[in-house]
Amino acid sequence: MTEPTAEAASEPPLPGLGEVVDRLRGEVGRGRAAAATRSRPAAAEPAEVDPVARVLVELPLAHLDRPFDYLVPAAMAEQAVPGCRVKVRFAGQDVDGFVVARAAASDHEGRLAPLRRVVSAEPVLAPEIATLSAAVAERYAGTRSDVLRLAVPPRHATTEKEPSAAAGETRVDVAAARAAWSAYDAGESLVAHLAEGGSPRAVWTAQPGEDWPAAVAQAVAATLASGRGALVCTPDHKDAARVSAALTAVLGDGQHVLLAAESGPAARYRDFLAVSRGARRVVVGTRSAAFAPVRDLGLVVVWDDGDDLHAEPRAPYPHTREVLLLRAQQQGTAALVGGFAASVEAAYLLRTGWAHHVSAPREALRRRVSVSVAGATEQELARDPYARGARVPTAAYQAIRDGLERGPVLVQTPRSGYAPSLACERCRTPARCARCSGPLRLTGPATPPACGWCGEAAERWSCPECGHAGLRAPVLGADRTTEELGRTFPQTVIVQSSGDGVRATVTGGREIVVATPGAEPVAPEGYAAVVLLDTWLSLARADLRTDEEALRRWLNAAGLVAPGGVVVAVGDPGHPALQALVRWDPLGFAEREIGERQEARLPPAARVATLTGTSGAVEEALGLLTLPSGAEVLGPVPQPAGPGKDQGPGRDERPEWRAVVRAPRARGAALSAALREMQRLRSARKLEAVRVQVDPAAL
DNA sequence: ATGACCAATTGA
DNA sequence: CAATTGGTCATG
Repeated sequence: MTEPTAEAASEPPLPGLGEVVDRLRGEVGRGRAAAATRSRPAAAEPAEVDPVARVLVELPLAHLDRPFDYLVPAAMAEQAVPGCRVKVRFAGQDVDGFVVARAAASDHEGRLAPLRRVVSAEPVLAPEIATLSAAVAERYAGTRSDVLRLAVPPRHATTEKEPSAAAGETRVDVAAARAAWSAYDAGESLVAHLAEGGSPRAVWTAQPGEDWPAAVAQAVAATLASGRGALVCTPDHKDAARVSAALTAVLGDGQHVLLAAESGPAARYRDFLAVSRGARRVVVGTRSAAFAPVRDLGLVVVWDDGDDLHAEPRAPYPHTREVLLLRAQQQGTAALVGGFAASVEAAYLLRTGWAHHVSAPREALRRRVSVSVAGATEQELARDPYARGARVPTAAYQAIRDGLERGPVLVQTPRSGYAPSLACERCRTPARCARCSGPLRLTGPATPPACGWCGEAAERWSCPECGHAGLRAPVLGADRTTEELGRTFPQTVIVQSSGDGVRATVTGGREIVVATPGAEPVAPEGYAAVVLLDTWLSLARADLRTDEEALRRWLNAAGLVAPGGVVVAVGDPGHPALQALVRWDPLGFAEREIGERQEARLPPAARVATLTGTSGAVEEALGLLTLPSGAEVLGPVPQPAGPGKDQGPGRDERPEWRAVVRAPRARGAALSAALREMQRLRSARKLEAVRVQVDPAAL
């Protein structure tokens, strides 16, 4: 292999052609000097074989988002391999790019400019990732260069010089892999199919108490047995670390990498290279791992795809599940969409027949967990508003007390803090900060109310509506729950995991663990009981996914129960989401939601996109948009001022407006294409930017 | 983005 | 009539 040094790459090589040498030196050294020599020297001697490099140039402009051809100087012939990083001259500037292909000739009419420099011969953009990035950009109406920024980690030159140690041999026990899935209908056949080199596609609803990282690791092992690699994406680092530990347990040391931004740039690039060079064939990680160039990919797994951490916050805002499904489609791999809950999108995969359902038989579920709801129904509350009763009803206390006889007990509470929102005691008007109108809250039992946005203490608050000076706390947070339970169970250790104090695991002793959704620690043998408080609060948000999201959070907490354990939810037993929890029927609930999404014409029954920007820019963008048939525009409407921002004077940030466009599911690709075309037009005309989000996480 | 080019508009 | 401004186009 040739040394990938940049110096060698830019060395002017040419025999005899003084002019050319001068020009190259000039460009390398001072840039302008060559302009003096007006004679048109031919570019540096081109490579003998495939002298044309097709380069994806890294530009933020939508209308330039396509490959451009460059001449490969003979001196760079060996290094300018497909997938490598290069610097090229584009419109008078030096810009970065990736070589996507080498070719014998170009379709371009004019003269080709030479590559300026091969940054490194390391092929960091695998062909299948180049293809994937195109599909992702298309689907999300964004640019490939934005997608590539997500897909290829920043270079770390020192790390690149080190070789990647090859993984040792691993022996896979296919029988053990099958056994890990034997609790599920179609589970063993899924694993057998993977081990034989097949590409099954499944939506997997995990049974309560499932050691899902172990099951995932076994599915990966089965895939390895067929000589193929695998890729697992989890919502957060905590889950990725669990899967990583399970992979080590099943495959042995050094068979996989955990790709995570948390590990820092050097380690991240080292692990990426280990994958890209084929030294590791199994990857687990969060969002960005979905683009990892695993060799001979055989299986993609996404865990808990309903978690909005899977939604990338950077343009073009792709969702891990969609990236992995596109990839499975393009590369013909197996796909596993797993979770305790089932997203509506996952239910759609089953409805269209794209995937099969892998689930435990109803009987087994009933034996495994007992779920009940404590609380008054909405009807009862309507008749008697005081029927709400205690925040922690007797049945829930009993579940905690009985649970503590057998092991740890998990108490999920939807909000962190102490009293995260306050209202007028008399007229129930939400209490707001006098200075910035942020929400008031309490941070502890003996602190004055303070603003959640600007922190200003509100010592003498009085209601702007009715003049009353008393406050009440309609919502209580994890701190307050911990305090209350401490009084009720004075002899018991209480651990809290929420906000910035998240714990990954607990010891498994007889303690109470208070946690906010997503921050639940894992207990080694599972929790004896799981109690879900204030379920009404999770259902109170005004969002399309409110019920789906609430159920997902409950199932994820309830899923941590030990086999044979007890789950008690405090809330309205008549609510469909709680009924789905009691029946442990995530898929049934998701299927029901499909119907509602169809009626409301919302994703995934429709494709929806938002256009955000200044009022004028959004209007203008809509004017340039050629909608496909059956599509419609809603809005634009002004966006409410965001939290956290200080509303100090002298700020000239113009308010943002947002329009929503939507099209029937079948016209989704056409809608994305229309939006992309609009962005191309806008960028060519240098118009003010408008942010386009296709199927945004929240509406 | 940057730069080139052309056409319409403005000012003396 | 020249200078300026604005829109369009190409960038390899």
